[in-house]
Amino acid sequence: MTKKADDAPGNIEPHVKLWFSSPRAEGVFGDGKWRLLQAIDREGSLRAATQALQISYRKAWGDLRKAEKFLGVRFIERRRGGAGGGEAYLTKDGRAWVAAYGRFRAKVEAAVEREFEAQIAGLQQPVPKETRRRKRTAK
Amino acid sequence: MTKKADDAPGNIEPHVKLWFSSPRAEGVFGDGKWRLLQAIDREGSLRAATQALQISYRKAWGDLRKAEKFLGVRFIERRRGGAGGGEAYLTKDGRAWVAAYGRFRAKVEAAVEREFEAQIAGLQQPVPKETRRRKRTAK
DNA sequence: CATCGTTGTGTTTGCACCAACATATCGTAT
DNA sequence: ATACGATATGTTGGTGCAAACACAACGATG
Repeated sequence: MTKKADDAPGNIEPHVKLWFSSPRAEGVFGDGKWRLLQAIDREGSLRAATQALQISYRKAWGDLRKAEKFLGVRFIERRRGGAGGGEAYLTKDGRAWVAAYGRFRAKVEAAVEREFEAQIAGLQQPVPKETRRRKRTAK
Repeated sequence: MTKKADDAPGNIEPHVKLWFSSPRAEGVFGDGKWRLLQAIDREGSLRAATQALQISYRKAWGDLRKAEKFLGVRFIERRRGGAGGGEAYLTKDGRAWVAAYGRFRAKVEAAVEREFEAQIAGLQQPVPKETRRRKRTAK
């Protein structure tokens, strides 16, 4: 129940975005692709994953292709046609990357929270002693 | 002289983007504003700072306004007119934020490097054998 | 062998963001 | 009192990326 002045000028929170780049391409892996792979693992198909994540199939497909191309890793195995029209599931490498990136991200996020408290939180005005902008004037 | 296969599909490096948000606005502070404040401190004016950083004055001005508004902090003191047309310099609060954010950023970046080595670097493929794309029945 | 749902891929539309432009205001120095 | 250079702010145009749209290929299964 944190219920402490939510509209004050202070009360900010840190955010972090992480991604990897190869010398030949920016953003070959990151939060988006990580979440996508997890969703594929859960849902059993790329299409279902994109629907679950509310992102466009077109982009997700392109992202995967890019990641696999520039990392030289096959993340998912795909099958067209067949029962259900097709499917997609994580390879062993895919699972390894998901797990490793999850650990990486968790550690970094922990550092963000910790250092935010240590370095930034102290700057927040404790009590801005009421905005001194007595602007008055009727009507 | 690190000369170890620079065009291989591996050899990726981590990137991080950090920013703070208030409940009422996204991105009220981050690397961009941090660099801007430093530049203002160095250059002595907002205009000179934007020229040094190669960013548009318009955007920098809007960014500063947004940050000061939603954080409730006065980062820079400005003076219009006068000798040289005007000037801008960091307030005490401004300097405190620059320093604190610098420490915050350095710590997080160190964690990124460390955890990248610990969690991700080991996944790199030695040689994934060239993408084999057999041309299909062309026309 | 027709159907169905998914993978795979090209094309177009929309939108968010930023650079660029335009102008007003300000205050000291001359 | 004029000029100058910087702050302050509205407006517009271009650009890149992502959503939306469209459609071909595939292959188990009935």
